[in-house]
Formats: sequence, structure tokens, C-alpha cells
Amino acid sequence: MTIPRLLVVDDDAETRGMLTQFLRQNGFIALPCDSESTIRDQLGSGRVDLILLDVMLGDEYGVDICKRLRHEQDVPVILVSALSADHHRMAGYEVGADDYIAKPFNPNLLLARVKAVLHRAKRSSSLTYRRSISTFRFGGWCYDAKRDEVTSPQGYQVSLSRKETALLKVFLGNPHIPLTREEINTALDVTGDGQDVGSGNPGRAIDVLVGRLRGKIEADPKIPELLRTQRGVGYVFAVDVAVEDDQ
Amino acid sequence: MTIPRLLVVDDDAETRGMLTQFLRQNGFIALPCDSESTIRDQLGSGRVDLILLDVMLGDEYGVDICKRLRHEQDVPVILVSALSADHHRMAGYEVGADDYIAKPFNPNLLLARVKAVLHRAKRSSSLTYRRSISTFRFGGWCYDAKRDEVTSPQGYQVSLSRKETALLKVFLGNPHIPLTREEINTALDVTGDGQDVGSGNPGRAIDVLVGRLRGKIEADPKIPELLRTQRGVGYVFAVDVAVEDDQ
DNA sequence: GGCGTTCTGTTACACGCTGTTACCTAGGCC
DNA sequence: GGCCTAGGTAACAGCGTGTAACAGAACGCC
Repeated sequence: MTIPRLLVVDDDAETRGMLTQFLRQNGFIALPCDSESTIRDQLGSGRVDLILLDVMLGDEYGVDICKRLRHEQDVPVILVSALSADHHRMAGYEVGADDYIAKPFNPNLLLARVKAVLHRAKRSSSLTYRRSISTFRFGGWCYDAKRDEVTSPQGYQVSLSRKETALLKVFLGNPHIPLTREEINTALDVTGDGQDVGSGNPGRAIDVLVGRLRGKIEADPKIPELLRTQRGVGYVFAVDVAVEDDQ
Repeated sequence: MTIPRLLVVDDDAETRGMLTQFLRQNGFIALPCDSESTIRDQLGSGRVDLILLDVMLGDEYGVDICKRLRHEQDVPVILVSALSADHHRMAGYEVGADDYIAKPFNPNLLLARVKAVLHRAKRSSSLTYRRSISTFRFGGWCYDAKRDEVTSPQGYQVSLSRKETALLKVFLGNPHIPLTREEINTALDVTGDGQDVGSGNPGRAIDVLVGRLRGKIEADPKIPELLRTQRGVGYVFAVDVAVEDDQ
């Protein structure tokens, strides 16, 4: 594959420059833009693999631009924002952004997200989109969503607890995408009770939960092949996931 | 089957966004709406499988909208509300809502309800609607409502107590719908006297009752196939129920 | 009424699930 | 190497559920 070409869209010159430089240092072609018109120029003049789009672009919402771009083209978009409140995040997803990252961001995380989105985009073109989710296959394992059963490559059944199952589902839905503990937590909270004395969890429940899931679905939990740790970031489900419909 | 398309109707942007994202994370296509007119836009522009409708929509009662929609179309509706009082619930059912869920709701419960309603909708189109209920068939078992007899897949008779029968009926009437202990209790009370020294039951009668029913109609009560537990939620009758009319 | 049987709710205990904590190791930086 | 921080994990505690045992209620029969 050729070197990915990214547009870095931000009206603040300093941020734009920093981001551009950082991405170039990490092997990407980064093209700085500061407005919708410059984005269109770039899109018109050559291949663009991904757009990093600031949510606040002068007077205009990046969200709106994202919406328009999505209508016209199929370029993946990652929204970047200083507003980390959840509803903004929601808004980002609603308009079809492929991912969303809040400033100030961990450069490692940004890089990982960029790679993940590119990876996904590459496959989605040749993959049929999931329909009625029924069976997931990953690294020899099989998860039957209907029966809620996990089968090992050797064919024996493994019973997962409710939380473990929920965690597995989160990863199955986001293969190759580095997930922070906070994100996993949010995803699980949504699946879970929805209760809560303490809104966030101060502890390290995710770490323990990941450890427990590793104990059940990793050939050697000491050397995780599926649930990889990304130090300083979180965890990634590092294998492809094939989804089979229930016909 | 293709991915179910749901309308999320709520005038509060935050709730709407949260719900939308949650549903998307769980494999649905969720389309946010904030008014009756946007609902109609969506209904006009493509297939909609289910509407999640907030009871309070600005000045207007979601109930009224539900009533109007029901007059025109055959889309299933789940009413969502902060008003959990029973008479509101009743009002919801009267206007033809397929289910009703109170805020703040357990996300698990919501998801399960959504699936249940979709499941029901899918079958109802090919199933004649129950008339004079006579015989229920479920997972090889048969319950004759007229004679009040339960027959096992192997053909032998099983005698249920009054409460056990009532419980079975509650589940037969709500297959695939997770029921809380409170709901089951209410449903049973309705069947019973409707009296009560202590309105709610402090004890765990439902748990014991479910255990007893399991002992009679589960192949292996240790691994329930019919009466599944949903931790933190309640119980679900996890098989299809076929209803046969009395000619 | 007295008695036995069946039904049903309560209680107590067992057990599995899950979050917290504490301690240890691994990785990164000086 | 030393130091610091992030992550792995064993141990523990709290909670929800399954269920056996018990007691009282309901019912039928004499």
C-alpha cells in the first residue's frame, strides 16, 4: 500500500502545524487545510485517505462540514475537538464521522486511531456490511450471539460471565481499534445496569475484566494474541472479525 | 434480515444522542428525530421498523402522536417516559404502543424490549392474531388453557400449582420480553385477589416460584432454556410461543 | 372441629460474579 | 543501574441469584 494521505483541517495555525508535523514524523503524508474550500481543493486534486477535522472551524461547525462531505464522498473522517462532552461526541457519530478524539489528546492514541480507521476503510470496501448479527469468528474462535456461547478453536465450549461477554462484544464491534479504558467503561455501562453511586469508576475494573477474559479466550494469557495492551492507551482487539448473518 | 431501523424521538438532544449512540453500538440503525414532522419525514423516506417515542415531546403528549401514527401506519411503537405511574402505562397501551418503558431505564431492559418488539412484529405479519386462546406450544411443551394442563415433549402430564400456572401464563403472554420481578408480581396480583397488606413483596417469592416452575418444565433446571435469568433485570421466557385458536 | 395434604412466602445459606485493593512485574526514561 | 509509572493479578468483599428448609395458610376430608 502506498503512503496514506491525510488532510489536517484546523483553523488554528499552531495546532495545524503541530499535527501535520507529528503525522509526517510518523510516516504519513499530511496536508494542512484551514477551511472547507481548501478541503475541497485537496479532494479535487488527488487521493485523500482520511480527514482529521476540527469540530470548531471559525464560525462553522466541523460537524456540518463533515455532514456535507459525507453526503458527497466516502472519505473517512475523524473529528477532533476540545469539547469532550458526550453529546458532542454523539453529534459527531451522527453525522457519520468514523471516529472522534478530544483535545488535548494523547498523540499515541491519535496515531492508533488514524491507523485503525484507515485499516477499517481498507476492508470495508471489500466486506459486506453486517446485517442481523448472529455469529462472530475471530482467530479460530467463534461467538454465537444468539445463544451467547463461545466456542474455542478446539471445539469446546467456554462459558463467559455477563460482563465478560459484554466486553467481548465491545471488542468484536471494534476490531483493530484501540479503545481507552474510559471508552470500554462507557460501552459496558450502557450494556450494564445503568445504575451508579459513583458515575465513573475510580478503580481498575477494566484491567481485571480484560485479565479474566484473557484467561478464557487466549491460548496463553501471558502472551495475549487477541486482547493486546497498548501501553498508555488501552486495549486493542488485534485480529480480524468475520461476521456471519443469520441468513 | 437487514439491520432494523429505529426512530429515536426525543426533544432533549442529550437523551436523544445517548439513545441513538447506544442503539447503534448494539447493531441497530438509529435515526434521531425531535418532532412529529421529523418522524413523518423519516417514515416517508424509507423503511422504519420501530419508533422509540418519548411521552413528553415539548408541549405535546407522545401518547397523542402515537395514537395518530397508529391510525395511519403499522409501525411498532415503544413509549419512553419519565412518568412511571401505572395509569400512564395503561394510557400507552391503550393508544396502541407495543411496549412502554420508564426513565431512567435499565439499558439492558430497553435493548431487550426493542428486540422483543421487533421479534414480535416480524412474526405477527405471518401469524394469525390470537383469538380465543386455547393452546400454547413452546419448546416442545404444550399448555392447554382450557383444561389447564401442561404436557411435556415426551407426552406425560405435569401438574402445576395455581401460582405456577399463573406465572407460566404471564411468560407465555410475553415471550422474549424481559420481565422484572416487580412486573411479574403485578401481573400475578392481577390474576390473584388484588389485595394486600404489603403492596410490594419484601421477600423473594418470585425467585422461588420461578425455581419451582423450572423444576417442572425445564429439561435440566440447572441450565434453564425456557425461563432464563437476566441478572440485575429479572427473567425472560426465551422461546417462541405458538398460539392455537379453538377453531 | 380435627387432621392431613398441598401450596406458598420467608429465611438462611451457598455460590458465582464483579469491583477494589494491594502487591508485584515490566517498560521507559534519566 | 535507579527510578517512576503502567499494567497483571491474587485476594477479598459485596451483591444478586438459586435453593433447601421451614412455617403458616388454604383446602379437602372425616
